[in-house]
Amino acid sequence: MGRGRAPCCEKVGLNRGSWTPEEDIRLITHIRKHGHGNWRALPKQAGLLRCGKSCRLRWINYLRPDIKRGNFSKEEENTIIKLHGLLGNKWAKIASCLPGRTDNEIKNVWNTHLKKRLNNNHQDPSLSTTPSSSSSEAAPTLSIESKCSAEHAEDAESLSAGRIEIPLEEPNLGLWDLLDDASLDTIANAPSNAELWSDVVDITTAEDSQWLAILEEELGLMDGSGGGGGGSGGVTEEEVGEAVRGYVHRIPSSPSPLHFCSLPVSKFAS
DNA sequence: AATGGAGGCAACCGCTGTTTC
DNA sequence: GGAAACAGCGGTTGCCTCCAT
Repeated sequence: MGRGRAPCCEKVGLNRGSWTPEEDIRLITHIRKHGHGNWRALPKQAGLLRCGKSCRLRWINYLRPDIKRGNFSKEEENTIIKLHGLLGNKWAKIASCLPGRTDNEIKNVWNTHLKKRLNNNHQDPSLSTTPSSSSSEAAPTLSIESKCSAEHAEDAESLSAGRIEIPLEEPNLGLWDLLDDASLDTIANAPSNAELWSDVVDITTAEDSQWLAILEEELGLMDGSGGGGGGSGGVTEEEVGEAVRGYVHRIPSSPSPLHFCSLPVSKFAS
């Protein structure tokens, strides 16, 4: 509260703006290997000229393996509308009820699509669950804890009228919490968590390690102590490029289950 | 085909809440 | 108990793409 905080990082000499594919891969590789215990220290450890905040944001909103890309379904949009009616602009809370969606993404969708739609359809009672339909920014009247409890969800007419399916047993433990608290290895070793992910494809561990090796070599991440990595013997330049390109589309979160994560291919065009 | 405007999205900024010393 | 450090959240902005003219 009002304690003048030191800036999260030295702002001089740090990259800003859009992330490059190389930065993305550095970040992914580092988190994959070491997790993200300390965001502040991560950029230095990963060799990134970014502040920890920026790395965290990039990972949370874009690079995380369980991100669900693509358009929001009708059900997801309805869920957002209804939850926003209850929670207000608590994007993180809303996001915790929509596995695979980020608070930033939901916020963007709300501001660009749903708010307008609600304005247009404000007469439609099925979409106006907010107690203050005239001002969507009004503070909610229910407590956060109660909003995500099964008890209140069942009681709330606005929710029961819809088809919101939210894991309610542990309102404060969402998918995000799982990911934040557990190391990637822990996640990888928890088969049940894999069920949370959709659009999962399998590749072999050999492939997994192969492209990782390629990436490391490509980016000069090999420190030598790792045994010099399988080297690119027999791997053509084209194949390396394809591996790097493919990596971003199927970011491995574990040795077995992989999740699609779409990074604009155009970024690799150059 | 070129240009301007609108919309969408990724990223940054500043504040708050929590944890640690 | 207080201060500092850190992570997280929400608001805002700027850039890029698409579409209409």
